[in-house]
Amino acid sequence: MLKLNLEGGLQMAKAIENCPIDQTLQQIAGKWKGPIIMTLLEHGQCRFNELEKRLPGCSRRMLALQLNDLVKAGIVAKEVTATVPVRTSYSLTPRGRQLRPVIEEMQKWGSV
Amino acid sequence: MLKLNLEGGLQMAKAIENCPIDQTLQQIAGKWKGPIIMTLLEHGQCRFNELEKRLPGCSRRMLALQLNDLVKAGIVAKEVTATVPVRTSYSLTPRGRQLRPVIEEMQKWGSV
DNA sequence: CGGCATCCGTGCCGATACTG
DNA sequence: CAGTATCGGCACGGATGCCG
Repeated sequence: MLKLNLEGGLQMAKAIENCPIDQTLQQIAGKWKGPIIMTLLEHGQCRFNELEKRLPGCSRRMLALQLNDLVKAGIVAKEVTATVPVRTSYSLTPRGRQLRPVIEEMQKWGSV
Repeated sequence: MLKLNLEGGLQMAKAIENCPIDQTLQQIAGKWKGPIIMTLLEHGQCRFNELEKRLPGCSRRMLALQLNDLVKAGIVAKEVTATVPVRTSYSLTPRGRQLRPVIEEMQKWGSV
Protein backbone atom coordinates (compact mmCIF):
# COMPACT_ATOMS: atom_id res chain seq x y z
CA MET A 1 0.00 0.00 0.00
CA LEU A 2 3.02 2.20 -0.18
CA LYS A 3 2.70 3.74 3.22
CA LEU A 4 5.85 5.58 3.99
CA ASN A 5 4.68 7.45 7.05
CA LEU A 6 6.57 6.75 10.20
CA GLU A 7 3.60 5.76 12.28
CA GLY A 8 4.11 6.38 15.93
CA GLY A 9 6.29 8.86 17.64
CA LEU A 10 9.46 8.56 15.63
CA GLN A 11 9.00 11.67 13.56
CA MET A 12 12.42 12.97 12.59
CA ALA A 13 13.57 16.49 12.15
CA LYS A 14 10.64 17.68 14.15
CA ALA A 15 12.74 20.16 16.06
CA ILE A 16 16.28 21.41 15.97
CA GLU A 17 18.70 18.69 14.88
CA ASN A 18 21.69 19.18 17.08
CA CYS A 19 19.79 19.31 20.33
CA PRO A 20 20.32 16.12 22.34
CA ILE A 21 17.54 17.14 24.68
CA ASP A 22 15.01 16.83 21.94
CA GLN A 23 16.50 13.55 20.86
CA THR A 24 15.65 12.33 24.33
CA LEU A 25 12.32 14.08 24.60
CA GLN A 26 11.02 12.80 21.32
CA GLN A 27 11.75 9.26 22.37
CA ILE A 28 10.23 9.33 25.82
CA ALA A 29 7.54 11.94 25.37
CA GLY A 30 4.26 10.32 24.58
CA LYS A 31 1.29 9.87 26.75
CA TRP A 32 2.25 6.59 28.38
CA LYS A 33 5.93 6.12 27.67
CA GLY A 34 6.98 7.55 31.01
CA PRO A 35 4.78 5.21 33.06
CA ILE A 36 5.67 2.25 30.84
CA ILE A 37 9.39 2.79 31.30
CA MET A 38 8.91 3.26 35.03
CA THR A 39 7.00 0.02 35.31
CA LEU A 40 9.65 -1.88 33.41
CA LEU A 41 12.37 -0.31 35.51
CA GLU A 42 10.62 -1.44 38.67
CA HIS A 43 9.40 -4.86 37.69
CA GLY A 44 11.85 -5.94 35.04
CA GLN A 45 10.23 -8.18 32.47
CA CYS A 46 6.49 -7.78 32.04
CA ARG A 47 3.85 -9.39 29.90
CA PHE A 48 1.39 -7.36 27.89
CA ASN A 49 -1.52 -8.00 30.22
CA GLU A 50 0.63 -7.29 33.21
CA LEU A 51 1.46 -3.85 31.84
CA GLU A 52 -2.19 -3.30 31.06
CA LYS A 53 -3.11 -3.98 34.69
CA ARG A 54 -0.35 -1.83 36.07
CA LEU A 55 -1.33 1.09 33.84
CA PRO A 56 -5.00 1.68 34.48
CA GLY A 57 -6.39 4.20 32.04
CA CYS A 58 -4.09 3.13 29.24
CA SER A 59 -6.05 1.44 26.49
CA ARG A 60 -4.81 -1.71 24.80
CA ARG A 61 -4.34 0.21 21.60
CA MET A 62 -2.32 2.93 23.28
CA LEU A 63 -0.19 0.42 25.12
CA ALA A 64 0.62 -1.41 21.89
CA LEU A 65 1.43 1.80 20.05
CA GLN A 66 3.70 3.19 22.71
CA LEU A 67 5.44 -0.15 23.13
CA ASN A 68 6.08 -0.31 19.39
CA ASP A 69 7.57 3.16 19.49
CA LEU A 70 9.81 2.20 22.38
CA VAL A 71 10.91 -0.97 20.60
CA LYS A 72 11.74 0.99 17.45
CA ALA A 73 13.68 3.46 19.57
CA GLY A 74 15.75 0.64 21.01
CA ILE A 75 14.55 1.26 24.53
CA VAL A 76 12.37 -1.80 24.99
CA ALA A 77 12.95 -5.41 23.91
CA LYS A 78 10.11 -7.72 22.92
CA GLU A 79 10.04 -11.50 23.24
CA VAL A 80 7.34 -13.75 21.86
CA THR A 81 6.88 -17.47 22.39
CA ALA A 82 5.78 -19.63 19.49
CA THR A 83 3.15 -21.30 21.68
CA VAL A 84 -0.61 -21.02 21.57
CA PRO A 85 -1.77 -18.85 23.06
CA VAL A 86 1.10 -16.47 22.58
CA ARG A 87 3.10 -15.13 25.50
CA THR A 88 4.74 -11.79 24.95
CA SER A 89 7.25 -10.28 27.29
CA TYR A 90 8.65 -6.78 27.35
CA SER A 91 11.79 -5.60 29.08
CA LEU A 92 14.21 -2.71 28.91
CA THR A 93 17.25 -2.94 26.69
CA PRO A 94 20.60 -1.80 28.11
CA ARG A 95 19.99 1.52 26.42
CA GLY A 96 16.60 1.66 28.07
CA ARG A 97 18.06 0.91 31.47
CA GLN A 98 20.41 3.83 31.00
CA LEU A 99 17.37 6.05 31.19
CA ARG A 100 17.21 5.45 34.94
CA PRO A 101 19.09 8.62 35.94
CA VAL A 102 16.99 10.67 33.54
CA ILE A 103 13.80 9.22 34.96
CA GLU A 104 15.00 9.71 38.50
CA GLU A 105 15.79 13.36 37.96
CA MET A 106 12.42 13.91 36.32
CA GLN A 107 10.77 12.19 39.23
CA LYS A 108 12.53 14.36 41.77
CA TRP A 109 11.64 17.53 39.95
CA GLY A 110 8.05 16.50 39.26
CA SER A 111 7.28 15.45 42.80
CA VAL A 112 8.09 18.87 44.25
CA MET B 1 -16.41 34.86 23.50
CA LEU B 2 -16.38 32.78 26.62
CA LYS B 3 -13.38 30.70 25.77
CA LEU B 4 -12.42 28.61 28.75
CA ASN B 5 -9.93 26.34 27.08
CA LEU B 6 -6.45 26.39 28.55
CA GLU B 7 -4.65 27.25 25.38
CA GLY B 8 -1.15 25.97 25.40
CA GLY B 9 0.29 22.93 27.02
CA LEU B 10 -1.24 23.07 30.47
CA GLN B 11 -3.85 20.39 29.98
CA MET B 12 -4.52 18.69 33.30
CA ALA B 13 -5.26 15.08 34.04
CA LYS B 14 -3.98 14.14 30.65
CA ALA B 15 -2.17 11.10 31.94
CA ILE B 16 -1.96 9.21 35.19
CA GLU B 17 -2.18 11.60 38.12
CA ASN B 18 0.33 10.23 40.58
CA CYS B 19 3.16 9.96 38.11
CA PRO B 20 5.75 12.66 38.73
CA ILE B 21 7.47 11.79 35.50
CA ASP B 22 4.49 12.95 33.53
CA GLN B 23 4.22 16.03 35.66
CA THR B 24 7.69 16.84 34.43
CA LEU B 25 7.19 15.71 30.88
CA GLN B 26 4.03 17.64 30.33
CA GLN B 27 5.73 20.81 31.41
CA ILE B 28 8.89 20.51 29.35
CA ALA B 29 7.61 18.52 26.39
CA GLY B 30 6.69 20.82 23.55
CA LYS B 31 8.44 21.52 20.37
CA TRP B 32 10.72 24.28 21.55
CA LYS B 33 10.65 24.17 25.32
CA GLY B 34 13.81 22.11 25.57
CA PRO B 35 15.90 24.48 23.47
CA ILE B 36 14.37 27.53 25.16
CA ILE B 37 15.23 26.25 28.62
CA MET B 38 18.72 25.34 27.48
CA THR B 39 19.29 28.80 26.08
CA LEU B 40 18.11 30.45 29.27
CA LEU B 41 20.27 28.11 31.33
CA GLU B 42 23.31 29.09 29.29
CA HIS B 43 22.76 32.79 28.82
CA GLY B 44 20.68 33.78 31.81
CA GLN B 45 18.33 36.62 31.02
CA CYS B 46 17.33 36.98 27.39
CA ARG B 47 15.14 39.33 25.42
CA PHE B 48 12.51 38.11 23.02
CA ASN B 49 14.49 38.93 19.91
CA GLU B 50 17.58 37.40 21.41
CA LEU B 51 15.78 34.11 21.88
CA GLU B 52 14.42 34.36 18.37
CA LYS B 53 17.95 34.69 16.99
CA ARG B 54 19.30 31.88 19.11
CA LEU B 55 16.52 29.53 18.05
CA PRO B 56 16.56 29.50 14.28
CA GLY B 57 13.53 27.70 12.93
CA CYS B 58 11.30 28.71 15.79
CA SER B 59 8.64 31.12 14.59
CA ARG B 60 7.67 34.17 16.58
CA ARG B 61 4.30 32.66 17.26
CA MET B 62 5.78 29.40 18.52
CA LEU B 63 8.29 31.20 20.68
CA ALA B 64 5.55 33.28 22.28
CA LEU B 65 3.32 30.25 22.86
CA GLN B 66 6.01 28.13 24.42
CA LEU B 67 7.20 31.00 26.56
CA ASN B 68 3.67 31.56 27.81
CA ASP B 69 3.38 27.90 28.72
CA LEU B 70 6.67 28.03 30.58
CA VAL B 71 5.62 31.16 32.44
CA LYS B 72 2.34 29.54 33.45
CA ALA B 73 4.25 26.48 34.61
CA GLY B 74 6.41 28.66 36.83
CA ILE B 75 9.58 27.76 34.99
CA VAL B 76 10.24 31.07 33.29
CA ALA B 77 9.86 34.61 34.61
CA LYS B 78 8.91 37.53 32.39
CA GLU B 79 9.81 41.17 32.91
CA VAL B 80 8.50 44.07 30.88
CA THR B 81 9.57 47.70 30.96
CA ALA B 82 6.94 50.42 30.69
CA THR B 83 9.04 52.25 28.11
CA VAL B 84 8.43 52.75 24.42
CA PRO B 85 9.37 50.61 22.70
CA VAL B 86 8.85 47.81 25.16
CA ARG B 87 11.73 45.71 26.40
CA THR B 88 10.84 42.24 27.53
CA SER B 89 13.21 39.93 29.34
CA TYR B 90 12.88 36.26 30.09
CA SER B 91 14.79 34.29 32.66
CA LEU B 92 14.47 31.06 34.58
CA THR B 93 12.76 31.04 37.93
CA PRO B 94 14.44 29.14 40.79
CA ARG B 95 12.15 26.26 39.96
CA GLY B 96 13.25 26.50 36.35
CA ARG B 97 16.89 26.48 37.33
CA GLN B 98 16.29 23.28 39.25
CA LEU B 99 15.69 21.64 35.90
CA ARG B 100 19.41 21.71 35.23
CA PRO B 101 20.12 18.15 36.42
CA VAL B 102 17.14 16.88 34.46
CA ILE B 103 18.32 18.62 31.33
CA GLU B 104 21.85 17.42 31.84
CA GLU B 105 20.81 13.80 32.16
CA MET B 106 18.66 14.09 29.08
CA GLN B 107 21.55 15.62 27.24
CA LYS B 108 23.91 12.81 28.22
CA TRP B 109 21.46 10.14 27.19
CA GLY B 110 20.46 11.87 23.97
CA SER B 111 23.98 12.50 22.76
CA VAL B 112 24.90 8.81 22.78
C1' DC C 1 -3.64 -13.66 24.74
C1' DG C 2 -1.90 -9.94 22.27
C1' DG C 3 -2.51 -7.39 19.15
C1' DC C 4 -4.07 -4.46 14.41
C1' DA C 5 -7.79 -1.79 11.44
C1' DT C 6 -10.87 1.84 11.21
C1' DC C 7 -13.32 5.96 12.33
C1' DC C 8 -13.13 10.27 14.30
C1' DG C 9 -12.52 14.28 17.67
C1' DT C 10 -9.11 17.41 19.49
C1' DG C 11 -5.05 19.90 19.83
C1' DC C 12 -0.34 21.04 18.04
C1' DC C 13 1.96 23.75 15.07
C1' DG C 14 3.01 26.47 10.56
C1' DA C 15 1.86 30.50 7.58
C1' DT C 16 0.21 34.86 7.30
C1' DA C 17 -1.49 39.18 8.74
C1' DC C 18 -2.41 42.78 12.13
C1' DT C 19 -1.44 45.71 16.71
C1' DG C 20 0.21 48.74 20.85
C1' DC D 1 9.97 45.52 19.75
C1' DA D 2 7.07 42.03 21.19
C1' DG D 3 3.60 40.09 20.61
C1' DT D 4 -1.92 38.41 19.23
C1' DA D 5 -5.65 36.75 15.55
C1' DT D 6 -7.13 33.68 12.39
C1' DC D 7 -7.09 29.83 9.26
C1' DG D 8 -5.95 25.28 8.18
C1' DG D 9 -3.18 20.72 7.85
C1' DC D 10 -1.92 16.89 10.10
C1' DA D 11 -0.56 14.01 13.86
C1' DC D 12 -1.98 12.30 18.38
C1' DG D 13 -4.87 9.71 20.87
C1' DG D 14 -9.86 7.57 22.29
C1' DA D 15 -13.58 4.07 21.10
C1' DT D 16 -14.80 0.15 19.00
C1' DG D 17 -14.42 -4.06 16.52
C1' DC D 18 -11.92 -8.01 14.31
C1' DC D 19 -8.21 -11.53 14.03
C1' DG D 20 -4.40 -15.36 14.57
